[in-house]
Amino acid sequence: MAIPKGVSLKEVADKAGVSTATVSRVINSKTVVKGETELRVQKVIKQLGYRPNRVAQRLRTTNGASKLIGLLIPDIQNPFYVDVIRGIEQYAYARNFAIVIGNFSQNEERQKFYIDILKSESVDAFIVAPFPGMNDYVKELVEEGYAVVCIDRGLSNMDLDVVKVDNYQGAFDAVEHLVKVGHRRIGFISGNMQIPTTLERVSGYEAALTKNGIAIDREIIVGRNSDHTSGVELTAQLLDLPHPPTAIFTSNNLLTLGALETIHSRGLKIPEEIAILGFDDMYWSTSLNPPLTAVRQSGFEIGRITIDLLYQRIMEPARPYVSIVLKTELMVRTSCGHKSGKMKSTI
Amino acid sequence: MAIPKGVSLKEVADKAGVSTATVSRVINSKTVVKGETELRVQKVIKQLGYRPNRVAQRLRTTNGASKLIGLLIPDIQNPFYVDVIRGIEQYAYARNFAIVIGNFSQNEERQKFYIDILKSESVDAFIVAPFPGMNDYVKELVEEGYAVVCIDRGLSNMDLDVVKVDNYQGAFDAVEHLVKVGHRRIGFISGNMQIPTTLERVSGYEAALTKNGIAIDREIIVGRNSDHTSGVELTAQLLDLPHPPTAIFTSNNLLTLGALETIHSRGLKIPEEIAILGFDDMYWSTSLNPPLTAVRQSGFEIGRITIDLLYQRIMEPARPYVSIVLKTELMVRTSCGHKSGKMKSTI
DNA sequence: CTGAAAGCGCTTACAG
DNA sequence: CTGAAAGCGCTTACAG
Repeated sequence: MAIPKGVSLKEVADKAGVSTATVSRVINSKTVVKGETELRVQKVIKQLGYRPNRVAQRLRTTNGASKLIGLLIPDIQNPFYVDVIRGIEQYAYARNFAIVIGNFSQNEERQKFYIDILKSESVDAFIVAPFPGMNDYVKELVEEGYAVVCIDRGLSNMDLDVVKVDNYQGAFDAVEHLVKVGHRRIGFISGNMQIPTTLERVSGYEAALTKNGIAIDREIIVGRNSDHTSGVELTAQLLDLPHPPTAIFTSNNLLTLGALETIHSRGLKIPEEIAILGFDDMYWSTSLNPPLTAVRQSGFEIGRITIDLLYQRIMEPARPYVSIVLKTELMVRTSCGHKSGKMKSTI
Repeated sequence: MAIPKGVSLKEVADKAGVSTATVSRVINSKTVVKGETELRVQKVIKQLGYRPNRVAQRLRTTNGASKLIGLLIPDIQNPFYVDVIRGIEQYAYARNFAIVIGNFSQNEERQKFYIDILKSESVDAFIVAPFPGMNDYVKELVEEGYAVVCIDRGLSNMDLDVVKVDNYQGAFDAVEHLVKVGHRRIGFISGNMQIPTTLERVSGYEAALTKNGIAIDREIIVGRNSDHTSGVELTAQLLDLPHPPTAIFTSNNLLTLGALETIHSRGLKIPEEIAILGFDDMYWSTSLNPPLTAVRQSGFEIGRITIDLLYQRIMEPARPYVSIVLKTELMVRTSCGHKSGKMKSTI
């Protein structure tokens, strides 16, 4: 299995009658090269179909020129993260960055494992949705000099560039909608309570209730993991209560899908017998029956902005940290009641 | 942004009082090292927390030791491929391979673009679902010495390791089921007809019809792209026919979701007014209303086997090519009629 | 069983 | 503006 290394810098240099240093210079175009020389080299590069070996470049450079980004995704089965990946990918490759991906399946050990591997791949940046318990580990990354941008949530132990959504407001709007449509007993399936994002959504939920004069009943706020199974089981638990909710607000995609499974398997009618509103919209929310009313956060946009931030961080390592908070959008369809249309969330 | 290169081989060698060659040997454990020496080196490695720099390793070696796999995914929004990715990832990292991913969004140019980038990343293997028109490009990869395994479909111009599913039989079983449940006018939304997988599914569809004495009506076999939008639009087209089908068989996930959108938006009852059966099962097929009857192909399993094949190919480049064809499973739920349970597809 | 040395394909001071 | 040379962190013949 002899994989050809392809045309090398040296071959280009020889053919163009210059030194490798010069060829390198025209490629990286940081230093000035005489127009005539440059043209000649460019021509040879084209002729030979030369493409720099990124591995060699990476080995040689120690700054942000390695052009490799490590992407740590909590759960690739969650359509929201798929959108984030798409956004990141599109804009990363456009900037000549490649992406190494690690899907850690909401598991702390695997997140560590991947970080270590990606380090030995000499990535020069990390994009990570930090898992509870990983605060110190991620902080270390920053201290070691990696560019890192957090998505979906930040770190509890330091400031950092983070791109997220206004979870509080998103949840608030959702619950207000439910109230407006007539519900007063609204269950909440919250997801993993260790994750800041979850807590923000809980706050939004509580605030909306309080504002509308509805008492908070801890019995109908249930949380375990942010996965499909939890959605299935916690919905059953809610429904089995002596005094069950008339509406359920689910804290993410996976939970929503799980909840729907339980609801349908019991033959309950949506929204007449039970209303449902989910955090996270999906491109196929309208393929559900009835179409799902959902809090939309644009993963694609988050991905785009993340690459932007990362790029700026690499270019100017000392720039102050920023936290970008995108607004959510409530997509009103028919799983909660009868109104239809969409309302922007307002802050 | 000075990213620390970490502890180097040299530092380990110095501290252990041996040459770098020896340390390298104990790491790669291909050649014999004296037990005592090995122990000493191991200890220092542990002490210093040494981890080999994979980039340097990659630059140096030219065979299958680069430990990097390029993964070319047609469409990461398709849950089937998400499962494939999960399978690949899990088993790749277990074998100490890292994955660079390129999601080319069913676009030929982007597939080429990614292949080129991944080459310059010195991957030693490619996993690819070849897009129509890419036959020669992929063949070249093989000729250049890369290990490549195809998923979902092979190449038309050469044999190769391929891991796929019995599409003919899967479609056949699906259509037979529809017939058994009472349908005789079954529409087919086929997806991209340039893709061999599509053609196999069309054959299965036609064979089942013919076997059951139903004439093939080209008017209700419609195909364009294998995406959501096509599903939405072609379903409308089918439904608008003077003599519309009573059942629709969709050729993949995305098409199914698109079809559902149209069906629900028209307020049609499933399965009474229109039955639907989809190729590709999803873990949330039971969250649909009614639960979807679907042809299940295990993406996760495909991923697992792919890594296996790749590994063997790297170890023994000259071994004969194999084509692994997995069976599908018809998951009978309630979107087609009243029977319930599941039947294995049989060949 | 082990070491000295070359080299993978680049980039980057250092001279000129 | 350009070249000669060192070196990134490894692995691998070649000797011994």
